[in-house]
Amino acid sequence: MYLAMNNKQLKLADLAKLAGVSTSTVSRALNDNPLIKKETRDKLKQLAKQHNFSLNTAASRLRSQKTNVVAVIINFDSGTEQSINDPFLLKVVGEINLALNKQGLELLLSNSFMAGDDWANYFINSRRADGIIVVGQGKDPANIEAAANAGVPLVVWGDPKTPSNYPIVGSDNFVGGRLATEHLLAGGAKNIVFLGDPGHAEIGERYRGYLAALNTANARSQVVSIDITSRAAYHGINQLLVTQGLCFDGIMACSDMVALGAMKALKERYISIPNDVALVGFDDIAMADISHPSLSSIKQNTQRASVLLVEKLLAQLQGQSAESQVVEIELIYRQSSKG
Amino acid sequence: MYLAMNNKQLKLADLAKLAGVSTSTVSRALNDNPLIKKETRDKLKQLAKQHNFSLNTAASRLRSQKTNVVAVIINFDSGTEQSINDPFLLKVVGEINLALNKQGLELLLSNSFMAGDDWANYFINSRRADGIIVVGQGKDPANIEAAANAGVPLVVWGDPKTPSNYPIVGSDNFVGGRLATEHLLAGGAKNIVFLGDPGHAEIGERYRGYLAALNTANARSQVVSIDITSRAAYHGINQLLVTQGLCFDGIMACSDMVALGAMKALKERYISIPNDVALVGFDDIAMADISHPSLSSIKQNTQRASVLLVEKLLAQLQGQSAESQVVEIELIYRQSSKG
DNA sequence: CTGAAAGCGCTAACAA
DNA sequence: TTGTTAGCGCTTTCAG
Repeated sequence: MYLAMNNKQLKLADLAKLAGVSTSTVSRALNDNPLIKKETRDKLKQLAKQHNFSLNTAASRLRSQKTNVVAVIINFDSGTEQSINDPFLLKVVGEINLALNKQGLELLLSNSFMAGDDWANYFINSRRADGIIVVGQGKDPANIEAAANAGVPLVVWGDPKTPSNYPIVGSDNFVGGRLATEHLLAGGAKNIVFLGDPGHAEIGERYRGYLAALNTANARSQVVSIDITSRAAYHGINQLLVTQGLCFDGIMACSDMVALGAMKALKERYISIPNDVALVGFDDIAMADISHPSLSSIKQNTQRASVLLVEKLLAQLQGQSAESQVVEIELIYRQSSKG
Repeated sequence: MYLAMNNKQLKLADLAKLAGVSTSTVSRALNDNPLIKKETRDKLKQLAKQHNFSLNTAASRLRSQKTNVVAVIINFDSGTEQSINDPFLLKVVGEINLALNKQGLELLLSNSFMAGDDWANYFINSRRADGIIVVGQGKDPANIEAAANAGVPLVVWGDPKTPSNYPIVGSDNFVGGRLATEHLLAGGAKNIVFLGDPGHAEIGERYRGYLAALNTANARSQVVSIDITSRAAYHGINQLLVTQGLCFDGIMACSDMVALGAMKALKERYISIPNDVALVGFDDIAMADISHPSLSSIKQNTQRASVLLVEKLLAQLQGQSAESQVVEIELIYRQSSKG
C-alpha cells in the first residue's frame, strides 16, 4: 500500500482523524465558528487547504437547511423581443453577481423555462436556493406575487413605486422621464415623441414623468408605442416619418437600445441630431458613449441598486422585513441633445 | 386537528404514506424510472404536483453524488478592461444557459472572485457542480489546465486550434480573419489596419487569417494593438490619425465593439465609411445591425457553439472523451464595407 | 414491479 | 473549548 493513489475524496471525518480532533471541531473551524480557539481554527483551515479539502455542499445544505445560493430570474414579458441579449439587463445581472459574491452567496441563473410558474416550489421547497432576485417586473406580476405570498425571500429589480408586498429596488423612473424631457424642452424642442411601451411598469413611470414635464411647459405629447428593442424603434420612427413627415423635434426614448434604433432611422434620412431632432435615451449603456453622435441618457445606478437588492434579500433571510427603495438617477449630457 | 395549517414541508416519506406505497417507489416514479409501472408513475407524479411537492435537491445530491449543475466561469484576462458587460460574452452565457436547460442542467454563474484558482476543488470536490464551462481562454491557461488535469469534466469556449487536453469549441477565427480581410481587399482597400490584441488566442488566429489574406494580395499589414474595448479602439484610431494622418483605407476590427469605437473616431473626423475607410467587425452583435452605417461583421454561431459545448461536457460526464471543434463562420455584409 | 433498510457527509444539540 | 451522537431527506442495493 505504499504510495497508493490518493484517489479517494477526503471527507470531514478523514481530516478530523488526520488532525486528531473530532469532526465537530473541524466543521466548526472551517465554518469559522468562534467557539473554536483561533489557533486551532487556523491550523485546521491550513490542513484543509494542504489536503485540498472542500466541504461537501450537498451534505452541508441538507443538514443545515441553507444553501447560500440565490436564484436570479430574468423575467421577460412574454410577447416582447427583448431578450437575454439585452445589454442593460445583463449588466444588472453582472452587478448582482458581484454584490452576491461579496456576501459569500452564489448565483443560480434561471429563467422561466426551468423554473416554471411556481417559483416557491421550484427554488425554495427543493432547496435549490435560499432566496430569489427577480430582474424585471414583467407585465403580469402573478408569479412574483405567488412566490412572495408563499413567504419566499424575494426582491425585485423594477419600478419601486409599484404597490407590492415585496421590496422593489429601481430607479426613480418618473424623475428620469421628467429630467430627460425637461432637458429636451430646455434645448428648444417643442414636439417631443415618447418612444417606448408605457404599459410596462418602469416605462410607464418614465412616461408619466415625460407627461408632467410637458404639462408644465404646455407642450403636446405624442407616443410611439413599440416593443422595447432597437429594431422596433427603428421601424417605429421610420414609419412615423413616412406617414407624417418630420412632425417632431425631440425624442425621449425609453432605453438606449431604443434610442439607438431611432438614431439610425434619423441618420438614414439625413435628419440632423441634435439640430433637427434631439434625442435622449435611458440606461446609459456602454454604447451610449460610443455612438455617433454620442447619446445623452439617463444613467441608472445599477451597482448601487444591486447592492441594495442583495441587502434587502439578506434582511429577509434573517427574518427582517425590507421596503422598496428608489435609487437616484442622473442625466448624462452628450451630443445627441442640445445643452 | 381539523384543517390544520399545512405548514410543514412535505417530504418523500409523507408523499409515500399518502399514496400508500414505499418511499423507493415514489423516488423512482418522480425520477421517471421505468422500473415503475407507467400508470403508477403518472399517478404519483400527479399527487406530487397536487401537493406542491419538490424533491429536496440537497438530499438527492448527497445521496446520488450528482448535482445536475454546471458552473459557468467567465474567464477574463487580467489587465483588460473587457468586462462582464461585454455584450458578446454575455450573449454566449445566455445561449449556454438555454443549451444547459434543454438538458435539464442548471447554471451556476461564477467568476474568479468566488472560485479562486483551484476550480476542481471549489466546484467539483465540494459538489457545487458536476462540470465546468469556461467562457474565454484568457492569456494564462494555468487554471483551466489544472482543472482538466485533475479530471474535472470541462469544456472551453475559445480558439479550438489551441493545443489542449480539454475540448475547446469556438469559431474558425483564422477563416474569419481571412474572410474579413479578403472582403476589404475585394472592395478596393489597399492599406488595411488590424485593430485588436493579437496576443489573445482567438484574436491571434484572426490576425493570422488577416496576414494570410494580405500575403496572397501582396498587401502590407499594419497592427494597432489595443485592449479589446470600444474606448481603447476609439483612442487607438484617433491617435493613429493624429500621428500619421489617414494612412489606411480599411480596418479589420477584432470585435464589433472595437469596430464601433473605431467608427466613432472616423465619423468625428468626417471620414466617410466605407468610401474613405471600409470597416469590418467580428461577432455580429445586435448593435452591428443598428449602427449607422450598419457594420459588416463576421458572425459567430454562438447558439451552435453552446449546444456543442454542452454536448461535449455531457459526454465527459458520461465518461466519454470529447474533442475540440470548430464552428463555421460567416461574413455578414452591411454598409460599412464595399461589396 | 415494489419494499426494507442502509448510508451519503455534514452540523448542532447536548454533554463533558 | 472540544467531543459524542443523532439525523437532515433522499437513492439504491438487495430481497421479494
